[in-house]
Amino acid sequence: MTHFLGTHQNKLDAKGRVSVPAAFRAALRSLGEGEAGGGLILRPSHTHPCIEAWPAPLFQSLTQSLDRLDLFSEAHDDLAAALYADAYPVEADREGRIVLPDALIAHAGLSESVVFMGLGRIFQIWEPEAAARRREEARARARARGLTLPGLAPAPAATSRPVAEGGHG
Amino acid sequence: MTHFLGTHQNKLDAKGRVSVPAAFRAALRSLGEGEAGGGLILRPSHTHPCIEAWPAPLFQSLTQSLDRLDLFSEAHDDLAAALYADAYPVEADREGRIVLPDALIAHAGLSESVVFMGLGRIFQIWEPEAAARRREEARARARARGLTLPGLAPAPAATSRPVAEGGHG
DNA sequence: TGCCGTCCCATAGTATCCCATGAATTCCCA
DNA sequence: TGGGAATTCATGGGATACTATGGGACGGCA
Repeated sequence: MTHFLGTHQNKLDAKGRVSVPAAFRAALRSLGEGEAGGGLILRPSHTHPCIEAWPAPLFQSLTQSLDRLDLFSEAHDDLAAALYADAYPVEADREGRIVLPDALIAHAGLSESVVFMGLGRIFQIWEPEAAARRREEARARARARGLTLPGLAPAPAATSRPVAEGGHG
Repeated sequence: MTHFLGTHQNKLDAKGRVSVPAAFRAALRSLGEGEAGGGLILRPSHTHPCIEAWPAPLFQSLTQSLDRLDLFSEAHDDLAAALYADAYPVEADREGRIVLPDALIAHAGLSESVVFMGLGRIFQIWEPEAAARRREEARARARARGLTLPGLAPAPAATSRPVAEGGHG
């Protein structure tokens, strides 16, 4: 799997650890076969009460574009602050768990259970109920947006042949 | 067969497994000869109480446009959450069975028996009675609409045969 | 020296793989 | 064209591997 898919719920223990879902671990491994693949960059989402998790390689490619900016420009300054200042690199232990920084736990309002929400190239970590609300909202907004993806209209004209059972043709 | 046709009923066992109908398995194989072909993406239908099953290659082509979107845009956020967060990749075991995630079983209200409904390029998984109702409804609406398919307009007499069903309750 | 963070080990529960069986279908040959 | 044999399909169950989670030990820093 090259993408983070699905929603998975795990428990945050007293030490602030959570198991990264096995499916996500597999995706991470496939992203970077070396050691960087296991790495993650955690940062607070700017738009939602949740933690954004970036695979290290993807985050690096993101910052490369930033590195091309003039070091003394305002643009660089702002972007750098927005991107780096709140970012925490984490690494999974041998059991595949990561430790969530307190600041991020607070930002996402996490308690005992947390859910990992796959968003394709990245994933997010949510408080379970907030995550459910968010999915609901995203669905509504995506629909309002007109589902601007080619082919997303489910099940087109194929219904013209509803049943073809026991064909003796 | 390159399309999913017909309606097939199989049993969901205690472990949450179902056999994918052999005809659908053949279609899947022909879609992607490599490894991706055997893969399926399951997601809850947003419009019906059923599970939508997408062949992995088709789902990928669907998401390619999404992957080109700016990761920080609202559009990406909403669409990614709507598309990916409820999507579960599954792979058939050597007997051709897949495991349905609990969340999707709940969404579709599945119990002992499930129905696979071919919709051409994708298929759906239904609770049997709900599936029957759905076919009924689709049939009625299609008829009301005059079964107008683009390109099918100059309909010869043959198309007037709307349904050839072997009725079983 | 005490506290905190990290690493490592242990375990229960669960999911995955694999083999086995009955039934139905298809194919082949008479 | 009919009968028989070999496949294929759908389903059940057991063994194995893995995941998730808890707790303890070690080392670093204050």
